[in-house]
Amino acid sequence: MGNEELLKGLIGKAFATIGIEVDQNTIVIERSKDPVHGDYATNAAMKNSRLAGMSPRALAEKLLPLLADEQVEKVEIAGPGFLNFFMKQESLTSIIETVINAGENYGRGASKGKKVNVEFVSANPTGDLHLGHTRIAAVGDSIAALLDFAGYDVTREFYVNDCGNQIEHLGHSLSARYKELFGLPLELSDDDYHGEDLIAIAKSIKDQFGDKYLADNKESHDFFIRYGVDAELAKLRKDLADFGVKFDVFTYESDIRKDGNIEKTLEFLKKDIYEKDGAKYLATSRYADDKDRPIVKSDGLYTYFTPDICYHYNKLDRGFDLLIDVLGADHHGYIGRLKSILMMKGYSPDALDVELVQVVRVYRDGAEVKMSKRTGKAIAHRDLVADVGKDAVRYFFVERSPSSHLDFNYNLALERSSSNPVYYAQYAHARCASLLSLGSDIPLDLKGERLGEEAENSLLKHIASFPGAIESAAKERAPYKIAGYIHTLAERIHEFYASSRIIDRNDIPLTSSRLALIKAAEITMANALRILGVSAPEKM
RNA sequence: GCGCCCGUAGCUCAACGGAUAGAGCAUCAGCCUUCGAAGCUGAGUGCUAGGCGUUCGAAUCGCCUCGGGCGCGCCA
Repeated sequence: MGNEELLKGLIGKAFATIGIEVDQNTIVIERSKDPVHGDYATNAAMKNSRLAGMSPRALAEKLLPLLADEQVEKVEIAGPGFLNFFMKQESLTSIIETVINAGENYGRGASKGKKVNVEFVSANPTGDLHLGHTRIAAVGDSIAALLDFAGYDVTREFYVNDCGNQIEHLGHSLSARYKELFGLPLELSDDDYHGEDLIAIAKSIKDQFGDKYLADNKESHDFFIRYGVDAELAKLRKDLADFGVKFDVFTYESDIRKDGNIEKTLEFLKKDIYEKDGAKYLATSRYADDKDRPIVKSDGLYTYFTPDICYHYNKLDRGFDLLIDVLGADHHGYIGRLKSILMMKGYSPDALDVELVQVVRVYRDGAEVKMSKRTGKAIAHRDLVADVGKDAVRYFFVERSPSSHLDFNYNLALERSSSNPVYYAQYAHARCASLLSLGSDIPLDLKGERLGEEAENSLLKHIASFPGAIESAAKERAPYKIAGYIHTLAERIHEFYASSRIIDRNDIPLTSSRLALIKAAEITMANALRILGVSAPEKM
């Protein structure tokens, strides 16, 4: 049991003793920023003063004598009614053994017994990823990793839009490029894809199949679509894999549409469907939307939304307790209708969580960069990752709350100094590894018996707060909080390093204690970086 | 017009309703004969857009005003 749980229990019992019912989950323990305020503090006396019918300080006075524990050195009342806890040294150092024994599982939450589906990126397989996708990929993968680490059973999913107009254009463009290889004139309409990447794909078709698909018939038509989607999707998967993002499941829209699924779904929804002007509308405004949405156009075709209904039902039918969609912020108008269809199926609207990710702007040499110099088009995901490296992009793209705009500083990301937070954190890890290697002949003192200086305790407390940081970041689906945690951890490691000599051959017991602390810090840093998909190097 | 997000230091952003509102960038001044200076220490900047409420206590919650971004299609 960590100190924070211990104190919660203690406070809960103290309230019970003086006859006040307080839900233990509402008791908040925070780590004091200023050592004058002890190691931990709670505002419980202030929060419950009205319930108790006395002033915050008076309530604190009553609780104070009930808060004795062998782990607690002393408790003080301060300010408007804070209770400040000063812990015994052993209660702080005991975290070292916990961390080292748990290793890469330190911070992992107990199984929640809940299945979560995180769907993200789902880029159309018609071209390359752009920076909006990059941020969604970084955020989505980190949310998935965070929830996994917090104890959820997580599935990462990519929805492949392999139907519709843009896919027809892809097939047609690929066919045109293929014909071009046989000396026929290139016939591309304005809506077709003019990118030259299709030429390479066309070549591979020619090499494999010769002139088999030159005739304009259904077989050729279907072939080019199929082949094009597969080839484009393979490129997307490669780019994402290079970015450290792997999906567990790819679901194809064409499969969702099979076997009359859409018709069955519309039948299921018929009480909320009505006709207007020859089109069919779904009455989402009866649930959580501000207006009704067309699902069948007057020409008989489905709108984009219609297969999406089936797709979300498909996810629910697979037994997920929670669906998370990570979408671009311009999709916020979409949330209401999605929650509505969940409600129509009898689910809580909270069974779907839509995380919106704002756009990215790239700055270089102080000016915004809109286009890639090389291609003249929007900067591609692949180029950015190649230029500044996976680690920097992954870190910077989740560093801020996804709901706020992100300004990506090209120059900063390339910098190898403390001003670059990625290097700052990775360097802290490498420093730990280096120290442990230098002192590899010295046994670690898991009890940390010689520790107690301010920089040591400050680091110990931050390490001990890691499981709590995971839990709350997971609850908020906020990987950017892990970035914040990492930064502080790096800071505490560097401060510790600077404040005392870790390896002292003249005092082996002290060195043993300090190296054990360094080991615990290294483990914690690696575990935190892993959630963001950033590597934890031994050497740099 | 309606809806969503937002307004905090010169810039980019933090801050479960809590103590003196914090980080990074940029600026300035120190610290390497010793474990990695890719580091550390110190300096300064704020009517938290504005107003009125709610309460022990508000950047945070509610209402209003102002200012920005986005969405509001028988597009996807």
